[in-house]
Amino acid sequence: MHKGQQTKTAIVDAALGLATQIGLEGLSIGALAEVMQMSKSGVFAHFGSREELQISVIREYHQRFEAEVFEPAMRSPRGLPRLKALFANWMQRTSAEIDSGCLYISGAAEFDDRPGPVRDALASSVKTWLSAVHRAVVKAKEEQHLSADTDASQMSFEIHGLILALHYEARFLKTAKSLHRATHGFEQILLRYGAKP
Amino acid sequence: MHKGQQTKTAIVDAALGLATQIGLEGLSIGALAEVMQMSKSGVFAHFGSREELQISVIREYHQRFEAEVFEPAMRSPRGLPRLKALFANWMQRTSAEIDSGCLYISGAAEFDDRPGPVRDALASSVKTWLSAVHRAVVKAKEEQHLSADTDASQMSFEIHGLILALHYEARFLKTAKSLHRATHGFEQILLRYGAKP
DNA sequence: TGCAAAATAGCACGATCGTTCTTTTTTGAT
DNA sequence: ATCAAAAAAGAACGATCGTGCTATTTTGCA
Repeated sequence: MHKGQQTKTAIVDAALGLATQIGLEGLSIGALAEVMQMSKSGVFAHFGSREELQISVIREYHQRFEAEVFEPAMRSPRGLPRLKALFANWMQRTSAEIDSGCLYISGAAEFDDRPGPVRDALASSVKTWLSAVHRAVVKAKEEQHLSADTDASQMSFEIHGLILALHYEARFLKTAKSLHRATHGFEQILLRYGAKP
Repeated sequence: MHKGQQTKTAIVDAALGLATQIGLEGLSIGALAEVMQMSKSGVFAHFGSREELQISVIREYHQRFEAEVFEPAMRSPRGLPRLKALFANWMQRTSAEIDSGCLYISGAAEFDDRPGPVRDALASSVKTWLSAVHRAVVKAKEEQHLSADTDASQMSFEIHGLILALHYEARFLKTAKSLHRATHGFEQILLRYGAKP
């Protein structure tokens, strides 16, 4: 591996740290160079544009998200156990992000009407993840772990809402017991869609 | 009313329009001056600082939110009807904000770890609103429109999640049927907490 | 150990930012 | 109509932004 690649990896790592705290829009090459103890142009040269830097950060986040949330859950048996594992991992990561910030949430707010490749990369990553959740619900239904009239899209939507409320209330409002609220909400959803307890 | 006050009102109005689109952080005095066809210093003089401008925008948003969502719902009879009216108005406004943007959501993402008076103003407004929702749930329970073991905080949390998911999926992901998902989710929540249909 | 290539630094650019200070214009009460 | 006060404009400031261009340093293969 060439030196350049190592450096680029280190830069993206630092950039991800900055972006989760201050947002993708707040991420500046100057500040990043200072953190890296490099020159602005030295950092810049690895990406060619700020947009490309932002996209690299999104890709890195996506990769970590998959490794931390998606992949471990795939080792649970198909159906309800896997769906539970997905949610548990998702919630655990969201909890950790109460301190660090979640790029999928802050990014959505920043780019929700700013068309372009950054928004596209962000939306694509999020959609990949949400459709994985949706797929897990469908599988759980197929395995008859959920009632036959389960609306998978509806259930996914409600689960997504719990995660968003957890992030909002815990990170921004610092409301206590938010974690418990999300956990309990998920259990209620499972019951409503016919999961046996 | 003096000229200065009229102008300030007009500026705050324009600023709110800008802020809901590009965020409170993206709101710049230069861009605002251009929209207003005024000089930068002319705009600036009304506020004395950018922070004060941002806070003025938040206050205006708060006022409109109350007038549009809270106050009309207060004319519904106490208890379940009022809770339903609150949610209906909230959702209607959120739907409108799929085009314009919601300051309470974008602002939370921007200021979730940026302490200061702007964050304080934002959090204070949001808490005022969320506690109004919570109060409505408590009243509905007192009126025995909801089952006696209703956890009002839990129910409020879940309702908040529906709104957040609606905003996220409709505005950022442009997912179809999000409005229906939120509506249906609310009905399910009502059923689960023992409301008679 | 040389030497081309890759990586990084240095410097400058135009633009925009929030803010301050001074000057001009406009207002509204006498 | 007069005139002080209020409102708006104008110009400049230091800072920071992304980016381009040109050196300089560092790397890794021959």
